[in-house]
Amino acid sequence: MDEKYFPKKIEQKWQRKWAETGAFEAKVDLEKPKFYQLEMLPYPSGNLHMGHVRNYSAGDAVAWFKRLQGFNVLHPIGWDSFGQPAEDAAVKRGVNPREWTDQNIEVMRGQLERLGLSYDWARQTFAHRPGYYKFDQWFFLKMFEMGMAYKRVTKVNWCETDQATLSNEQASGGLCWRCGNPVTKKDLEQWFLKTTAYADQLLDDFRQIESGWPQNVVKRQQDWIGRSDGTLLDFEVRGSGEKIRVFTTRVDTVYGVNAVIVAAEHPIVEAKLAVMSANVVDKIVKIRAGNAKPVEHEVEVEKDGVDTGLIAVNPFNGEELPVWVGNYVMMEYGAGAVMSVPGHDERDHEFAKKFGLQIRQVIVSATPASAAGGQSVNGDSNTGVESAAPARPPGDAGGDERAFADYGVLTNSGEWTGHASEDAKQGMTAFAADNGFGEAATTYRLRDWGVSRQKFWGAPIPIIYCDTCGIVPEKYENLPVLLPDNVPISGTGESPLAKLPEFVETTCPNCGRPARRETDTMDTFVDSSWYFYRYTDAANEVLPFDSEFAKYWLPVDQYIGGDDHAVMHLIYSRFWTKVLRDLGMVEFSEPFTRLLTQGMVVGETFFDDETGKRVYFPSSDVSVERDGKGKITSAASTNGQSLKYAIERMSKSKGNGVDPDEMVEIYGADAARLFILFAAPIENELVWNEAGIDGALRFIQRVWRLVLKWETAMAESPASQGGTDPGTRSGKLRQKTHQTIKRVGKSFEALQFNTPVAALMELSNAIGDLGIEPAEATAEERYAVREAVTSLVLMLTPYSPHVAEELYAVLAGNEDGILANGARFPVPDLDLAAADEIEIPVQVNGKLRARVMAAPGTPNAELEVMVLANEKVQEFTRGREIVKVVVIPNRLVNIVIKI
RNA sequence: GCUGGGGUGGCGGAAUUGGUAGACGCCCAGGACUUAAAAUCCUGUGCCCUUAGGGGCGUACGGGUUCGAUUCCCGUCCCCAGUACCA
Repeated sequence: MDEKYFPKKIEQKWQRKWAETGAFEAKVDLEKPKFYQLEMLPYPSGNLHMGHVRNYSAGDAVAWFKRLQGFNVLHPIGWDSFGQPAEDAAVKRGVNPREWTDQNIEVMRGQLERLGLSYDWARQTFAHRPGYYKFDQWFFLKMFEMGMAYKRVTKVNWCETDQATLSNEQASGGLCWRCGNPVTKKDLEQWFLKTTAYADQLLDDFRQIESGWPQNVVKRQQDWIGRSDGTLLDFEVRGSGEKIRVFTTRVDTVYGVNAVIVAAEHPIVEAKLAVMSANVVDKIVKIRAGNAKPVEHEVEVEKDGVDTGLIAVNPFNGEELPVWVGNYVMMEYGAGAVMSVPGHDERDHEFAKKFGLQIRQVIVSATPASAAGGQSVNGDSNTGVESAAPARPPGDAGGDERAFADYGVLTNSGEWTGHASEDAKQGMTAFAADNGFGEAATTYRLRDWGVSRQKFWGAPIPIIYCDTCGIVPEKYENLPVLLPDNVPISGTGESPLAKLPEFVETTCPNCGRPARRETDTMDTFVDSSWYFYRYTDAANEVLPFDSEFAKYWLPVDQYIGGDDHAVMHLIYSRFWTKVLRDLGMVEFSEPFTRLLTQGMVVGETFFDDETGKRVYFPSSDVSVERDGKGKITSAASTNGQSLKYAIERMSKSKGNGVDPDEMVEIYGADAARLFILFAAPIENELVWNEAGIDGALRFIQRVWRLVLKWETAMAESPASQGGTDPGTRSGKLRQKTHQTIKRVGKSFEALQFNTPVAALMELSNAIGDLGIEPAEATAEERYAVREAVTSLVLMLTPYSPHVAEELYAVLAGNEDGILANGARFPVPDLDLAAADEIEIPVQVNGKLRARVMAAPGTPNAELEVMVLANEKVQEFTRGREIVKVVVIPNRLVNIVIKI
């Protein structure tokens, strides 16, 4: 072997070997357990960024680990290649989106290959190619047949900057997921996929996978779906026979209603505009206008409203109530109207205060002492100190206090007085249903998925409009509806395809008469909702995939990606899978058994204080001062210009990016990958710092030199057992080896990538610490070193596969590496790993005072005697009364003395 | 505001879930090798006191439970993420 480690040379060598032998091409093999490792596929933006490197390094580590454990691993990759950046490039630079995309893919594939990621390239998918989007259309037709795809006019989220429609998920927080700008509402006719049909399943099926998903993602999806169980109630509008239906989760507070508040867009408002005064109408128009404005993030909109003059009747007690329009009531949720209970709802309380409406209390706390503040009180019963607050007089919810929103006991509620909230909710709902003015109901925050996009670079929606037949689906045999190649793209928000008569004009598949094609394309999230199925059967021209392949490979065993997709891609994919199941194409309900969300890679970004321009760091000269926490307190360029700084997601455009190619060029892919996994726990944010990567490279070089040093001696080592006595050098090393194997395996199963590296470094240090020259080593020692080094190299494979292959070839004495030799991940010998003498710390009154050596399993009594006889211990116990001795077997001894 | 997750050396981070806090790495300092440098190797490295042996203090802060608390409980402060009137 070479004296020196040349990353580039061996990385190229093994990359070539893997490609030539098709090392990572997966084949169905019913004899072997399968493992489907998946990472979120990249958008071909033009360059890989460090976030990709982190994501794919982690995925590759899992793939290798499972591969070395004997699993039949499927580890595919593809391109999420439809979407707006290609279209933006077309508008800005006049390039052809398809050519732009294909070029980017070529560049990025090269980058992935140079990282040596073990992908099955034969299964590569491209969302923008007809062979793929044909099946987006195929699925759309299936969903149309199922009634899962439908069209309606509605207010949609509109991003002015991108000139694009957004789904609710993509407009989460009132901001566009791509550009981060506020979103407005716009009336548009749109195709929807009925995600709400699966709302309950999307919630309940978490039971099947919850243990394998980050709780944060589960929580976010649950919140997003937002199921709430409550009651629909009808309030009659006096003198009209019409009813206003409200939704409430707190029907138990119905005796505290002071008004019915409806959305400005509510039909009853529209119907009664004529009978309202000009002032009121004016106000309503203003509120409507306010509702349509973009939502300012983090700014609470002030409550506004107006009394319509209408009177509604509380169906429970016949009380007459004013009907108000309120800007905080949304037409899109529940019934578009609420019963206002200011005593027990924070928003109603605020509204009532502002407009001087009556506030009445109908619920009191079930624990008497806590009623006063109108807030739930966690009385600290341990202290015994209790300030008994005076109970509020019934009927008065108090002036300045907040609403009491907790459950409690009903008061001032007619025959329901004295019931607990929970019981009253059930009873009152049943009562309403029996008397025909209400029913139990469940509402969701989740809305159907709007998939129409007035964009060019996406899959055309395969629908035809015929004056005679109406909406007609394209025939399956006519798929794909091809995306034309030369479309003028203006970027102004209309559908580019509409300007192309040869695309638009067609004939009706039903009656054959002239008809028009749908000119909108599908949301790119459609492509990514099912791509992982396509990988199992990527060349299929008839079906999206053959169910037999899906049955073998799916569900995905481990999925890795960023948590920015927690409520977009990950909800859509789960929805898609449920549709597939109902189509009979798969037999399970959840696509991803385990999910790992890796943290962002961020970098320090600097801005010129005057111009606001970004300054490149660390390559340009920026000097910084840091506080005790390592946070930058001030920064300046070398010419003395002071700089502002921020920590931002790494990217080229932000000037804090590191080019993966450059990094591979300098350090090699193996060191880069090792470092990115070692630097921080995978789920943490990673602040990029060049210094650490040297350490990774140094470690690889140390392992290299270790193999080099022991090469000959190891080749001459006996094939059979070495020593097992940890008292000897060889036995001690063997113990360390097996302890390390145990630790590393365990960590990998738990998806911890940073701690195994530490373990491997310890093992490597242990070999170095032997303090013997290979030439002098006994046969047993040679055996122990060989075992240690071989294990080390194998365990390094998931991080740094090229150098591991190369070193293993040296150890094996042939040209083949790990894969070709059929090597496996080492298995620990637990007997060897167990220590036969352990160090027991001895405490006196909880303070560490001594350590004694003892065999594991030494009886407590024996240990106690031994410890008390210890000279060091006696210094502390001499002349004192020993109260007791606590012995934790194999762990620790604590002597309690009287002071 | 609400919900969730956190707060450990100069830095990234360990710690078998109640049992030796700070593994491993980075940074830094000293030494060896070298004509010199780089590379490599060795040593030190939580803070304070001490000539040494050693001692004291330390896991955001204040309490509590326990023989023993980074870990459990109560309270306070701070940070990060999600969310934005969802009735």
